[in-house]
Amino acid sequence: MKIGEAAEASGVSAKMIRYYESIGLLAKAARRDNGYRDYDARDIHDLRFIKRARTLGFSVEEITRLLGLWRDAARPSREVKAITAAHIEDLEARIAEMQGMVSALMHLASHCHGNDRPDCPILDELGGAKPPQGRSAEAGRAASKASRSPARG
Amino acid sequence: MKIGEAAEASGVSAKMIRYYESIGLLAKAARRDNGYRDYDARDIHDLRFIKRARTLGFSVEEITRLLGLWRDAARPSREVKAITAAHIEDLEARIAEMQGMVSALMHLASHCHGNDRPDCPILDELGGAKPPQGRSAEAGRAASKASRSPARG
DNA sequence: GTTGACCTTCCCATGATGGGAAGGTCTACA
DNA sequence: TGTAGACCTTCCCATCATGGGAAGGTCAAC
Repeated sequence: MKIGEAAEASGVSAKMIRYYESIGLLAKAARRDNGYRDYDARDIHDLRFIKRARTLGFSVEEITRLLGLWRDAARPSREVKAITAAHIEDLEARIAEMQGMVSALMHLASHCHGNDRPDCPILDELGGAKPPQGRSAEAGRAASKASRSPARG
Repeated sequence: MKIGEAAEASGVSAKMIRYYESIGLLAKAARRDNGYRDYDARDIHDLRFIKRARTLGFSVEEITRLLGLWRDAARPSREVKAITAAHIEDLEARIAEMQGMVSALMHLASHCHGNDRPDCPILDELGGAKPPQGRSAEAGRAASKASRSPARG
């Protein structure tokens, strides 16, 4: 199988297949005489594994470990579960952070008339105006990494 | 005010202040005779505005527009609200996506014993096994060539 | 006159992905 | 036999916001 067919069969783009190979997530593909990469059923399996794991939000680094465990017949399922639990925790933290943003934004937006006039509590908040009453700045201080979700492109 | 003080006063790192200037989000800072950037109260205001907007998850591109509206006394609040609404929608879409991942992962994890044994529904799912019926010998088979991957750790 | 805390610009890295150029290879078809 | 075009190859660039760090200038305190 050439890379285009492997891409088709796995749902992973040819570009990404080469990338995964380059970073060592995927074993180096066999080569034909003409230099083209050649894939077999096992490679397709790995690509599908990677694809599914990416869809579940696992990072490439986590997938490297999961794939290693998958190949290890003597793996303790404990390790798989630990990786998954950590990932869930990470997702939940990011969800909570974003939900804090949404709450704050909805609150502000609900008080903005959204008409021709310039007065707007959203800008008031951003500009640091004294808020009318209860401060609503609890949106979560770390905008740091709340934004990275994989399958969104 | 020098850049370090401006950073302190605004919560935006000196590195990011220079970056915001370089991409045009922030006006070019005044310079002292020695070449150092010099900031006044207005600059600090803008930096704080940016900081708050980042905390609410707005992208730099959105902040550019918000800051422009803030400076425009004749702005229609409609525009501010529209930017905010679009941002909320984006956040909600990402939250929903991640929540889907969490649901799937929790479901899988709840069926994983997490012990010394190798059988694990999480890997079964990633490996593409038929979900809850028989075939558990199938998954372990590939471990025969466990050492193929260069990626370790 | 040295130390050390600043400041400057410039380059590099991140993570996962896509775009695209320049050039090689193979197949189908006139 | 020639050629079109659908593939493949490698290499470089861009994203988005952020930090790290090098090499070198400036200034105040001791």
